[in-house]
Amino acid sequence: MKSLTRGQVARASGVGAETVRFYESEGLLPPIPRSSSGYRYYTEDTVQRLNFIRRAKKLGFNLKEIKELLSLHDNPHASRAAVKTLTETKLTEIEKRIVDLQRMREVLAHLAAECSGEGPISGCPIIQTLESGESEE
Amino acid sequence: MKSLTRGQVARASGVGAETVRFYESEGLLPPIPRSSSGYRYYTEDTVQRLNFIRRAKKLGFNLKEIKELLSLHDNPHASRAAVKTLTETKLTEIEKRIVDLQRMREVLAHLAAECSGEGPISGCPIIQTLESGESEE
DNA sequence: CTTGACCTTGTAGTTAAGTACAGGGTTTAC
DNA sequence: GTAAACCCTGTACTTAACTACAAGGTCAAG
Repeated sequence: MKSLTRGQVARASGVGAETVRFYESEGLLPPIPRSSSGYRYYTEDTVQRLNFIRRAKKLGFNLKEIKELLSLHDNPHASRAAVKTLTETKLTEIEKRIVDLQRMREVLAHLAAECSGEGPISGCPIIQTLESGESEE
Repeated sequence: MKSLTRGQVARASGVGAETVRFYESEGLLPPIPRSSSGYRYYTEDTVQRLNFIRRAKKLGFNLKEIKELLSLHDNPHASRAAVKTLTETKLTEIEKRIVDLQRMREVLAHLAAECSGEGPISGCPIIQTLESGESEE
């Protein structure tokens, strides 16, 4: 099987070469075989694993969660339910973040609409709202 | 005018006492008058300013941006337009974050729906997607 | 006049996910 | 046979916004 250096797996999977080492130190990669001079020799498997990590990151999983996903992936006795639970938990979290941001968006849009953008700072409705907290709960 | 200690302004505005000192070091608070023994003596103005900061944070502004808002607030010659611009920029940024999160939500919801949650890990559609990146651009 | 709560300063640690060296060894291409 | 490009390790730095000391000084209550 063709073996790859760290820089090569990095390029092949679109992550930084130092990041590969970082992931290894965080336990996201299994021990990598070494040459007699200490060089790590990766296989295509690591490229796949780095792609897995990259895709999971894009879905909002953090490295701790990705580590869990990977260990489920690696364990043939793991249950599909565990994967589904992680996914649903992340979904719920993302939805909460969306709600929070939507709340901010509404207030910001309201403020931007309220402010003419003309005239001096005194009387600016945005500043006034920040000063006195109209919509405070 | 009644003067307040650091702990008192902190409690009155709902931020931590150390945070008050941190904000001062970051330039979000003006120089605070001191007693002869070195104690800072705050006034109600600082409570207002801390509330301003807290409210701006709730709208998604970071401290650097809040510092800009405060310096506009403090400058009688500042223009309302500058405040509006900061607000609109933040609005745009929040909207982008919402879009990004919505994309994640859609994929996660799709994956969660696709996975029965039953059976072994092999063949789990969530894991398979992470492995092979169905929806990669 | 003592005790305890508070204040002062400076500094260091926290979290997340990298990123950037320095100082050395190895491999590859010419 | 040498120079460039790469790899090794360990460590420190990065960003944001705090948070947590430690060692000492002060203030208010009783």
